[in-house]
Amino acid sequence: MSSLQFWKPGTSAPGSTLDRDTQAEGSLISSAPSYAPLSVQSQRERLPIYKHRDKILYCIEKYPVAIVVGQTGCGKTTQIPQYLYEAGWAAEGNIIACTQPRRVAATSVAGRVASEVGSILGDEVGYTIRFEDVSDKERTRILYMTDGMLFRETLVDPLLSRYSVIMVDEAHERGIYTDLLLGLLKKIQKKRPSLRLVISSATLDATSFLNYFTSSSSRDDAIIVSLEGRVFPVEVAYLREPTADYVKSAAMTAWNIHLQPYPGDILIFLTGREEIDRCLEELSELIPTRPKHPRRLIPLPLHAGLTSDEQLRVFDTADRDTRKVIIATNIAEASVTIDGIKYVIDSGFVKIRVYNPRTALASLATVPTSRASATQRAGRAGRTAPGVCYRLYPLSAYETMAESTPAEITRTDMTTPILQLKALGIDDLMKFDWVSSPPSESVLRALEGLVAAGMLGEDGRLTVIGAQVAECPVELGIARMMFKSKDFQCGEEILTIAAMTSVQDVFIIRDGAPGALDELERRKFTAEEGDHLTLLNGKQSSSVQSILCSLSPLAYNAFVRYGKSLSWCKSHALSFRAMSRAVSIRSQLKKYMQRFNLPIHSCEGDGKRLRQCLVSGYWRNGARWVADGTYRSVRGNQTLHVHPTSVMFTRKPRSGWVVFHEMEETKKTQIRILTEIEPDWLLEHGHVLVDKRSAQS
DNA sequence: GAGCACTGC
Repeated sequence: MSSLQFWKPGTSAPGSTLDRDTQAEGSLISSAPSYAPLSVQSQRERLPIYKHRDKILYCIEKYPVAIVVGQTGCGKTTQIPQYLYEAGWAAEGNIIACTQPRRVAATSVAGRVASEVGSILGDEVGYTIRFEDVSDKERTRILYMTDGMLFRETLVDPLLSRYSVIMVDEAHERGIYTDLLLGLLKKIQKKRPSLRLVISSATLDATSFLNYFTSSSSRDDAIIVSLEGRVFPVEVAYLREPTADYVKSAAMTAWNIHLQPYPGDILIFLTGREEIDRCLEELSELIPTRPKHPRRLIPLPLHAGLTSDEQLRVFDTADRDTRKVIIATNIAEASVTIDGIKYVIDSGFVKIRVYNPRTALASLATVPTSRASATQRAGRAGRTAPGVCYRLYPLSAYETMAESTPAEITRTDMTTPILQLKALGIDDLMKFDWVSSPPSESVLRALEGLVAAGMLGEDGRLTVIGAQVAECPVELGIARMMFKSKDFQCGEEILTIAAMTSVQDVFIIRDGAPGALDELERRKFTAEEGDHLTLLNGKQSSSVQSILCSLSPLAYNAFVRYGKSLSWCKSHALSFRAMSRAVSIRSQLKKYMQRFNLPIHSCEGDGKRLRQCLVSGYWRNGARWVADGTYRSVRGNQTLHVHPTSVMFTRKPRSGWVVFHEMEETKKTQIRILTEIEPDWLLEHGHVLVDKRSAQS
């Protein structure tokens, strides 16, 4: 059956039939919406948000917390800080801050606002993200920054005293740093009542933020300021019956839209690369069936695994007689905004990372989206003109969806965040006023791990090393290696490994035949001892052997030696973006080591010392090889499978033992980035946790 | 013998 029937709620008629054979009947709900052509409104005063200007300013003046509700694109991010600036909130050296969950948002918005204000970026208007501070200590009045960056600033200035107003944008996304920041800001405001908070959120979550910021005794703590809805309406249609294969249905729906005589690009939401590839195949089977169709359909994949060049293709303006259909992951829901999308096709599913504190396992689960997320996806069709969203599920399924996606803090490892809170002097975590509490199991487990690692004493108070590690922007185990590298004289190499394990998607393996070549490139750098290090017999190199970090065939040192070049990366299946980022991270971490007076020596090719140092960070991640080629975890005796990208995938460790960087549950429990070790080291360089257990047995 | 949602410091 090739027919997909959609209907629009609120109409008694069954709506339209999206059928490749019967589309000529033309009752498609997307047919010719009538709207006036847009005139370009460049004047700020003519933005829809402008008429709310006085109301916004009044509420911020009168209420400690203003929760601003407005759809993406209404101008709140660019305009509200400017209104505040004009109203004098940045007088006397004060700064108006606006936090963003993503780096791109912080940089691009700052650029736009700087030009609206008529200033050079980095002067009156600036931004701060990791590795980039484009602001002026004296002159910057409006500062855009990532929320993680402002959270970190509280370690240095606990009252955030430079700021008169802090606007937390996209708070409804509920990223972990947004949540942590909101908790801190509520606390700061008690000590510094003059600080004003603006929380920007989507409709559904506004009341939960209002409740969070409202005390039982007062109604004047917080207020919701509602800005007008979106500029362009988006019609929503649901499938009448559930579909067994939403990938195929998505392709068919896109094709049926394409057969309509109306222009506009299409955006499809699927969950991952595999589905995107399959959807591309389904579409390519449909495309030749109408070779003489006046308009050409151009399918474009969009997911984080693509190179930036490939990602940028979705922004190419299509020719007049073509139509783009962008097949994307959740990256297009908020991170990447494409104008000109008129039709959205929503599978209704998303992949999210879930953390199980009991087993310390992270897994990727495909789950139904939330209603808030479905609304956000639909909104992507109405950015520049009215649009239509086809949901590949029935209205009844929509009604069973959760209102919003659970906050990240409820499904993530809390070890690092809790160490940071401890460093801020927040000792009683059970009393901390969370926007959403992390599961108590997750807090307890984090505390236990921090005590075992020597970051907290048995009394739960921060140790000297704990205070220093809290400042380092790396995972706990990696930080521990950095500190222990003093004993093993291998700081140089540990820095590289710390940087390389902090970046993802170092390797770019293409689809099909080229992918096999990429694999070959990757294998060229294989190291005997495993993924973390490869000893390279370099003749001309000043040290006899150079360390290569081989998540892959990409070696950090080789990258540096070949002039950090893009073409070198391309020919070795490496991501230039990821490698360049590793270079930045390494230099940042180096500064931390210098500040803590940690020597940065090279182990001069002594892989044993280096691997012992690795054990001091990965002491909880030991595993033993068993005859069927799998491993058993030291903790929990779980069956572990080696990830296919590991150089240990094909070989047995001589000692029979490894440590690994991370463990993730897919269809099986897999371990990534492993290195062979001697089992004794786990006892010697591991920690109290291991010692205690062996003492008991 | 086989796999990769997305951010952030």
